[in-house]
Amino acid sequence: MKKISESAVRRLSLYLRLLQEADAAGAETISSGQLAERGGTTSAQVRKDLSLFGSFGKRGLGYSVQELLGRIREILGLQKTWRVALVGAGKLGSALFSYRDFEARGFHIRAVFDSDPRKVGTTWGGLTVCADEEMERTLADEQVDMAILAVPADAAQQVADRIVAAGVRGILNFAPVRLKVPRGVALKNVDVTLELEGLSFALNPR
Amino acid sequence: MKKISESAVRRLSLYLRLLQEADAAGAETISSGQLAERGGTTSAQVRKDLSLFGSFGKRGLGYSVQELLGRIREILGLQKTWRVALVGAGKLGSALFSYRDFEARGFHIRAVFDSDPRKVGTTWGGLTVCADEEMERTLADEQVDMAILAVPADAAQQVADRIVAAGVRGILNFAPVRLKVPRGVALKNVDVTLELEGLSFALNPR
DNA sequence: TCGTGTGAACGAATTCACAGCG
DNA sequence: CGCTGTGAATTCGTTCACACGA
Repeated sequence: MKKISESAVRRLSLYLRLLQEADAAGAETISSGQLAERGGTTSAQVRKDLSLFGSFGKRGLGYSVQELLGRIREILGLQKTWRVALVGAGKLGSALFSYRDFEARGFHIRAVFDSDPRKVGTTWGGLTVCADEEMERTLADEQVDMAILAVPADAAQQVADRIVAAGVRGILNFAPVRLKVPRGVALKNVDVTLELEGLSFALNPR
Repeated sequence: MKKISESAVRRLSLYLRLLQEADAAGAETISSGQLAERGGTTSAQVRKDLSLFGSFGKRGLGYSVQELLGRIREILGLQKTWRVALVGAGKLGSALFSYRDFEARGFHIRAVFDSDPRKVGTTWGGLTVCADEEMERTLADEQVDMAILAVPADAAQQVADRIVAAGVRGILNFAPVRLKVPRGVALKNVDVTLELEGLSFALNPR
């Protein structure tokens, strides 16, 4: 199979959201041009992206919203419910936990961990915050697929090593560090400072 | 001047962080190879990135950590203190507000807004949460340069329009929508669902 | 000698442009 | 006619490889 660029995957995710909106608005069918306009790309880009995975459209007509929704879900692996752990129950962890949109999209939080004894044992929406030490066992028991890391920068690599050793294959890292993970482990970073600095660069007169 | 790619700017941000770490560890000098290794790129990439802005290194020696720190700060526009507004005082807004690392890096939060009357008037670390309606005035009074949008998806575009009209030139958007902003306004998006879907794609057997 | 700075080569991603089908 | 699907052309970003200076 062809190599799929990361940006193509991001755009597919975006198309998925646009399709859901179109669906909610009652659209039966949508063209690459419409998707492009709403997504801030070009129609050629949309068609190229989709053609990496097959021919889903009808010439002269566009794409069936329903069918394309299904296809993209399939491509992205969103039919299954992913089992997610949240590591770090601080302010950010709490904000992420209560962002219930994840659930709606098939990312089910099965466990929350924290190293602070005062947080351990408290209940978050039906889930008990586990101690650090139970991480390995719980990750295995719950068959966690991916983890969201919302821990301080200086703990992030250690935690990452442990969850990878426990069999977790995907990490979404919010700590401002560049984690080292073995090949075969998928890693995404969300780095707010970096984004702000990007804005700074853009606004900086040059 | 040459065109600078977004990825180059992201890497500069990253180098900046690596340099701060090297500095904290007492390094006087650093080579492109060392930066590359710690940043997960190649030495050629590091040199190309830096050479977009000048010749900062010494052949046979590497770069002076101090000097390069200064240069990159200058390039990214981080000498000045940026005036930032936080729009949306929910869980996420609160998490972002209390992430005091921003201050340390020159992003100073001057105002917090929320539409919930129960939040308006409460004090956050010496800052009073302002009502929605005061946004225009306060943004101008405080000469806000950039805004962090942590509002629900369905409010995001409206809010964006208002803050742009009020003269804000940069937006960091956390809502899962593709905002339309006029040319000349810098926009960055943080979209957690999209990142999770990226992980889903990567982990999905194909 | 070592590591930078950079043109040249390469590869990846986007855009063009059009044939073909509904 | 309208819109897809796709090779070809182009643009953009990365990697190579080496001359040069400290």
